[in-house]
Amino acid sequence: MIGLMARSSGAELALLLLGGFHTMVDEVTVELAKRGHEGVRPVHEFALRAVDAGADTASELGRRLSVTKQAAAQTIATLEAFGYVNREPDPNDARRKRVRVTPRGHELMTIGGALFDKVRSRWAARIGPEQLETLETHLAQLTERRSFTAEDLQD
Amino acid sequence: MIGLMARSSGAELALLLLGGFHTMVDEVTVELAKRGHEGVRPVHEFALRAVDAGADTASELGRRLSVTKQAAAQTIATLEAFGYVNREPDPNDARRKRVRVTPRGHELMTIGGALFDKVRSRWAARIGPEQLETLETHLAQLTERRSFTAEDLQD
DNA sequence: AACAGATAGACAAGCAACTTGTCCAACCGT
DNA sequence: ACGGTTGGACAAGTTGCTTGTCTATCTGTT
Repeated sequence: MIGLMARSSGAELALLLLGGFHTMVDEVTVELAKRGHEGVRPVHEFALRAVDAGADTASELGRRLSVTKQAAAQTIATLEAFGYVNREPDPNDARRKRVRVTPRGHELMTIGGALFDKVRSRWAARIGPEQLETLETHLAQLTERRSFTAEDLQD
Repeated sequence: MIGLMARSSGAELALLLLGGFHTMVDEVTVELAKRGHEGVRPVHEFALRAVDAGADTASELGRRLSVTKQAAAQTIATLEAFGYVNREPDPNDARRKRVRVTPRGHELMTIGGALFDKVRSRWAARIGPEQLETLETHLAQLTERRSFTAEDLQD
């Protein structure tokens, strides 16, 4: 059966990883919309988190997310239009625009984080907290040289 | 430190999953290009596998990948242009076009599968074969009601 | 046999999130 | 003062999806 010959446990693993990701983000996205944050997509959530974690220029965000600085700038523009960040000139470097997370952006991250944590808690209840931590540890080991990309966060 | 307040272990888990996925597919995509399969993106590989596993119409592929039948049809058109599938009328249902994987498509899946398996083997060597199987079992449990989507396979 | 509803697919247009290309201003090291 | 690098703006293009609309075909019912 030629179909079976094409089976690949490696390809199936890739799909399991992707499925896991989308199981989480789809639920969070739907729920965020219900909580007054319509139109938020995974790339917004994760870009916002990266900004808040220190990637506060378009160039830096691009590096952090492994996309071009133009793509990062576009995401920042969208976040600004939504009211989640604002931009202001860097007093020490006139080339730069500093990106700041607004209170509304913090609200988004707080609600979003709680939603992600809720999904994670259900997963911990399902397979055991220690098993989940082991899964996370393993994934961290296996991906440790990779930065995450917004391109990967495509809806 | 407000940055730390926004930390979410659930959001970090989502990124670990995505990072794992892209660690695998990026390496496979690069290597496939070296082996004469340029321009192949993850959506192509996984759509081809779904066709080969039985989703041999655009409507069926759309269901299998959780995208619209139009999106599936566009992917099939791309696969056909690349020479990985061909389409022919269904003798029993004039509405339908049956999608067949070509020998070149089988070659892509064979090479791609081996590449995915190679990455998986390295991961097994890294964390232990039984640990990897446990990780896979857990992910399968946690995502079992979800079908994987080509939208998720965005490059 | 006729008909209504469902399904498959084609086509067009639009959207989101990226890319490349180009350009200019500002900074830094020599 | 100058050359190289960096940050960002802008435009245009690409990819992979979406929605909307339409037609042909199939199926079940009457």
